[in-house]
Amino acid sequence: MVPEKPALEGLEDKWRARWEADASYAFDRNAPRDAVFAIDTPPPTVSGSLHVGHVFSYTHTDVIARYQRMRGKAVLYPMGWDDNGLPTERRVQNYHGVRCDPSLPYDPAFVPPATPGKHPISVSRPNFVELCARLTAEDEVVFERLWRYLGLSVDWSMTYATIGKDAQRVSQLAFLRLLQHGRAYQLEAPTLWDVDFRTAVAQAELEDREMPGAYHRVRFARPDGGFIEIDTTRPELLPACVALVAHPDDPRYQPLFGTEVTTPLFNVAVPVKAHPLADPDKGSGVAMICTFGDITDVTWWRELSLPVRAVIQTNGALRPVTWGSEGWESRDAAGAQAHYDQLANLPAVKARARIVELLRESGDLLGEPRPITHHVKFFEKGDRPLEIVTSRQWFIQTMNERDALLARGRALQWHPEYMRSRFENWVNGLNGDWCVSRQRFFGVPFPVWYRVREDGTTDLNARLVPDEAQLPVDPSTDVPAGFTADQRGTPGGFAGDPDVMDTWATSSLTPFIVCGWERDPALFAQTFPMQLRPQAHDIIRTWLFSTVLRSHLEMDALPWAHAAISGWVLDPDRKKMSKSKGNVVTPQGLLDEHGSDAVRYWAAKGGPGVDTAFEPGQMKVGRRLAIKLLNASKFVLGRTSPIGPVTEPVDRGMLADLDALVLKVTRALDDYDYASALRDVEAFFWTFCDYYIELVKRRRQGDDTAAQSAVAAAQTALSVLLRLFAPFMPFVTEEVWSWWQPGSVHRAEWPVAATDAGTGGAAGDQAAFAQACAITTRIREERSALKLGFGVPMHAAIRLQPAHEAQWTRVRGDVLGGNNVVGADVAFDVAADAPADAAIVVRLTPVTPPDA
RNA sequence: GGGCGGUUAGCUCAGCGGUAGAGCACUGGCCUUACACGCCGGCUGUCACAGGUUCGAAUCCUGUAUCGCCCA
Repeated sequence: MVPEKPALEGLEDKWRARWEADASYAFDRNAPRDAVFAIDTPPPTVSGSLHVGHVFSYTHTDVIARYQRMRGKAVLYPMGWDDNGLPTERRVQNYHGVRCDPSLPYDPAFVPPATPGKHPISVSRPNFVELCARLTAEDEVVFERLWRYLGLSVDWSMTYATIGKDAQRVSQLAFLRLLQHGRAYQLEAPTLWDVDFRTAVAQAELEDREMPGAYHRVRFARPDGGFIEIDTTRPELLPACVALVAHPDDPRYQPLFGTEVTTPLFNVAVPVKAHPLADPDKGSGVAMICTFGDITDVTWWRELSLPVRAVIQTNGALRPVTWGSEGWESRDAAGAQAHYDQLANLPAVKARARIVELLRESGDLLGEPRPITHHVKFFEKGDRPLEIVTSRQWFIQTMNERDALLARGRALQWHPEYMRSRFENWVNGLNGDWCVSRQRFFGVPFPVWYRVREDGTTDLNARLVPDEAQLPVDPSTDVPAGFTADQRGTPGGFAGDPDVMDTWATSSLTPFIVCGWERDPALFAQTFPMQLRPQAHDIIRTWLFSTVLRSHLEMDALPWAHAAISGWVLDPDRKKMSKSKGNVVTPQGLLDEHGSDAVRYWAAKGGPGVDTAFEPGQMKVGRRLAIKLLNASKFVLGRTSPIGPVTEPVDRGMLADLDALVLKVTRALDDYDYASALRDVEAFFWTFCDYYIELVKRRRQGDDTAAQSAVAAAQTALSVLLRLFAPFMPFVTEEVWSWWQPGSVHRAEWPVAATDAGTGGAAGDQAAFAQACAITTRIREERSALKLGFGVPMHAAIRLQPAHEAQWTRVRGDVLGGNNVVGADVAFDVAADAPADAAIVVRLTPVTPPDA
């Protein structure tokens, strides 16, 4: 039933409710494996807010999902929430004004204040985790509502959360398997460390930031009474200096290799070493190696077998040191102590200022510090530069899998192809195994306990692990087999591993979580490996990489066949849209203003990998397109009988064009090129409206066979076009489909060329239709030149090439009728070699002069 | 410093070896019983620059500039 005045308003609410009630997007558990199309949806971080970039990239995935569903695939399209991890902790801290103190006991009566106070309230770890869980649950409701409003065809019954029970089970189980196979190990080692969050971080979470700094030239005493000068940006690490280093080929320092020099202030004897990583052009060409100022220090320390003298503590301040004790030998322990005591317990930046004064007083600082700008490594979520702190952490092997991972990257089909190089860059640049332990609270705990020795110390080599069937466990509350709860932390008892996993250690397992690994073997066999990983390019090094790694290690397989990489949404200044720049538009407001189909239209025009400008103008175009669909459909469906075979050349030509369109669009979507698919469908649709419909609308009013042909052709075309548009504009197409077809357009069969549009339309018909359109354009130009509206009947003098006479005869009626031309004199006297723009000549004269 | 991508109409982009395209914007006209949230016209370009390959280059190759991203 066609409404009198069709409108877009309310379609989102109407159809999302229907789709939910009908379980329109439920995954078919009985589908054979080769009919399954499984999508590894990116779980958005729920503690952040959704922004336009999300709407953009999730639309791309939904287009593919809807297309594959119409192709008859059983589409597994789940949604996940990434609630696990630091962003949530931070949000909870700010939202409630609390902070986690794991030493406190659980307070079952705790209620957070209505508004956060000035000073954070300390709460126990279980209380803190409770608050995290509660807040994320609220956020998830809002996210789901938005996704449904946008029209994502997700099977909401398969939703997961990265802090959820099953994600914890999978994370812990996969970890235990790695542990069994020696692929995960615990090691005391220098680790990248954020001093504010007080946790280890991984290489993938680093970012370089440009910072002001200064080179300080400091002199070290040589045994011969002379000095050697070094430049350093971190003079506060002087007490941690274990050697000097220069390039082996540097003639200036070759004589000193193998000798010892003495540090200023602390009088420590340190060797001068040679190493190719020392840059002769940087500063004086010789550097001090400290444990540890940066990653290069770690390399030097390891490769040159140097001792450790660590001064930076986990909170970023210099730790107290007793000079003269083992490892802290000095030629003047008392003097060293006197200097050092002025630095102990100061944060690095303050210690730097103080030591500069001390060096200046002692005469060991040469000249003044020279300001420079340099790149400093930060935790991507951090506020202060990373330090390197030696601590015991869990690692997953990656370095010895690099070649295998590169091969996996080559086997994966990337869209666009060039994104593969991001992956290869990253793998080639890896400099250590993946550190997966975090000294945080809201995450998946390591399923490990340790025996406590009789002296009360923890024996980290005496690990206790749960049975796989017990998972998930929380070692801070659960008890290992053979122990009782009251033995926790007591001599002869046990202690739980206090750390939680890197959030990527869980996210990297999304294919396992979604496909029911070790939970639902039938589902796993049916769906893993998956078909598609959609994601943005900024997390290739983290999410994509780590997922490939985990699947490689656990399943010896790629987790998916395809990776479709979305670009970013840029603001009009070509900058990435982000909250901090204050240029973010809220998605719900956008959807309310333009309508979901319109916003999806804009999003779908941004092709794979292409950064796309945020452009409301395109959304307005999309909205107009949706309205046009309503109106054109109303018109087509305004006459559905009498109906007969498609016999007329214009009808047959249009359907033959449509046939070609179906082929082209199908090929594009198979190749994940949804943007060009949409462009082609859209272009066809406008031609269909502005030429085809205009040409045949009067013929269609009759009841002869010519009219019946038009009625049939228009309906066929509408049916095909609605289905071609359906993945892009699910609401308006579903609305129109419901006017005249049973079931959902989203469960309808994708059009097949030569079947749906197939009238056997010959090339001759296509040429005839094209000719009719070309002549129509000429007539319209003439009419415009005369400034006379369509309502004024015209007489036409038309000249064509002789070869087009037969064609003209076939389209004559439609061309005249479709242009309100009531009579025509036609001559076929245009030269056969006339250029295209002169091949058709039209002159119009009003049948009734305008003045009369 | 290394890698990747972009540079086409005022704007957003398509085209990627055969006569420069679309939409928006701008502009002139039109009540045409689907749509005035519409329809019909029109204007707009040394395809970043310089070489090269080719009968022919926006398109392929080399280099330069410039913007962005990723990694050091």
